[in-house]
Formats: sequence, C-alpha cells, structure tokens
Amino acid sequence: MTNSSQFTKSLRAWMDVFMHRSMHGWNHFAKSTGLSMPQFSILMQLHHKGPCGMSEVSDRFDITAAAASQLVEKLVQAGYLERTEDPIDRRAKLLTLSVRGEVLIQQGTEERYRWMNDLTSKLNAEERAKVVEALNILTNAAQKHEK
Amino acid sequence: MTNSSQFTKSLRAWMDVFMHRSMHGWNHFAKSTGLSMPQFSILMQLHHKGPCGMSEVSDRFDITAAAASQLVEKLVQAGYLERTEDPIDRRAKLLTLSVRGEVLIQQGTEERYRWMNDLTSKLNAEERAKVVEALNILTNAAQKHEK
DNA sequence: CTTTTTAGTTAAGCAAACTTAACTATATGC
DNA sequence: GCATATAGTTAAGTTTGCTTAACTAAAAAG
Repeated sequence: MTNSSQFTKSLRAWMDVFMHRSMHGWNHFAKSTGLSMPQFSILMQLHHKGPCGMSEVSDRFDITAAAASQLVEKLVQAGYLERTEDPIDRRAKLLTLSVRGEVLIQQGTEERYRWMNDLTSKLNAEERAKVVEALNILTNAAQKHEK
Repeated sequence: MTNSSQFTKSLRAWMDVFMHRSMHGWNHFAKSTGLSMPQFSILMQLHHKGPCGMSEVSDRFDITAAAASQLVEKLVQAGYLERTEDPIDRRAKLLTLSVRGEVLIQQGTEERYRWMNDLTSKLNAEERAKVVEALNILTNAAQKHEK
C-alpha cells in the first residue's frame, strides 16, 4: 500500500468511528437536556466561535433570519443565552452564552471527552505521547486552515 | 504541565474543532440531499453498524417504534433503504442500505474526508506518518472499546 | 434630509418529527 | 392450545422548525 493511500485509509477509519460515536453522544445529551438539536447546535456554535449577531446564526445554519430569531428567543427564555443590543450598531444584537449555557456545553463536552478518555485509558505512555503529538499537529493544521 | 493534563488538553482541543466542523458539514450535506437530520442519521447508523431491525433504530435514537417506522417508511419510499421480512422471525424487518443509500453516505463521507485531507495537505511526510500512527492507535482502541 | 439597505421581530401557516392508542401478525411460555 | 409478549404499522393529534410576508428601527448612501 502506498503511503498516501495508507494515510487516506487511516483518516477515513478514524473519522468514521469517531463521528458516528460523537454524533450519537451529542444527540443523546441534547435530548437529555430537553433542547432540540437545532437549539443545541446554536449553543455549540456560540461556544466554539464566541459571541455573534443574529445574522451569523442564520448564515451558519442556513435558515432565515426569522427562524434564527425564534430559536434564539427560546434559548434566551430558557436562560442559556443572553441577547443584548450591540452598542456600536443598535440594530444588531449581541448573542452570548450565559453561565448556564456555558456549563451545559461543558457538561456535554465532558461526556464526549470521557469516552475518548476511557478509550485511551489502556494505552501505554508511549502511545499516549504519540496520540498527543498527532492531535496537536491536526489541531494546529485545522486552526491554520479555518482562518 | 503534567503528561496527563497535556493529554486531556490535546484531546479536548482536537475534539472541539473536529466535532464542530464535522457536525456542520453533515448538517449541510444532509440539507443538500433533501433529507432531514433524523432521516440522515438512520442511514448513517445503517452504514456504520450494518443491517438491523426496526427496534434497534428506535432504541438507538431513543424514539418510539411508531416514530422509527414512519422515518424508515420515508427512506424506503425515497429508495435509500430496503425493508425485507426477517426469514427467521417473520414479525421482524430487516433494514439494509440500498445501493443508492450507500452511495449517498459515501459522498457525504467523501466531503468530510476532503476537509481533513485539505487540512493535512500541508503536513510533511514525517508529520503525516505520525498522524497515521496515532489515528490507527485510536481506531483500534475504539474498536476494542465498542465491543 | 430623504431614500434605501440592513438587522432583527412578529404573525400566520405549512411540514416534519414525535407521541399515544389501537391494531395485526408472529413468536414464546405454560 | 391458549394466554401473553414482541415486532412492527397506522391514525390522530401535538410540538417544533421552518418559511413567507409585513413590520420597526437604525445605519448608510445619495
């Protein structure tokens, strides 16, 4: 097998198992909190990208401004989000995760992380070191790639 | 920093960026196919775990048998799934991805994979080798852990 | 200063996911 | 063999996500 196809194969295998597992986990967690996936995804987005306006929500999830507004309204009512007026542009709103929202996402991440941790708990020190190094390489590459 | 907390930190950082990105990607892809996320998730499950009965779908997604039956019906109508009678237990149904369903999931995986590939395209041979090794370690660990 | 964009909200209505309840058909336990 | 449990379907009704359309308010353009 060529190096390149080995790379492809390893990437695919890992993505397959990891994505399947983590999607299931998030779904399950979202349900346990009483939030729908669209609602939950907005919290995730805020957590990941930081505060933003309403329009970024509708862009990101490819829904109308009306739909975004309604989803956000529910999250504000439930206390997961804070929606303040943007002082620079008073038409715009500034959406930020509330403490409650932040805690919720942390808990979800914790559960997801725990699976990874269990899974890697039987690795020896050398293997763990290799995993750390590779994940750092990937995370760096992703950050460069995003911007 | 201790080794253990370095490990935790690397794991978290990678999970955060990767999950956010891939969930967005799947959402987008599902929307482009005209399938809803619940419908799409069933196809993903079938792809990942292989053929199963109706009850496994309702268990897996934590929905009633009625809901599962209705979702599956739509997927069968759309030609993504085949629903046959289980020859051993004639009450039960055997759900399998059709060729069309398989192709759909392959396409989605392809897109997700392409992102990873772009992101890693600037890595040198040594880095790629490290990534391959680590992902193989993780995939193996996950497979042991699942069963 | 007036016109036009832009950001967001609200209301009405449709479509999809989901539930409960009643049902059919097959398998299992006694 | 009969009662009971299990696998799945169908129908009715609720909830939620989403859209379009009409709106308010502020910013930008002229």
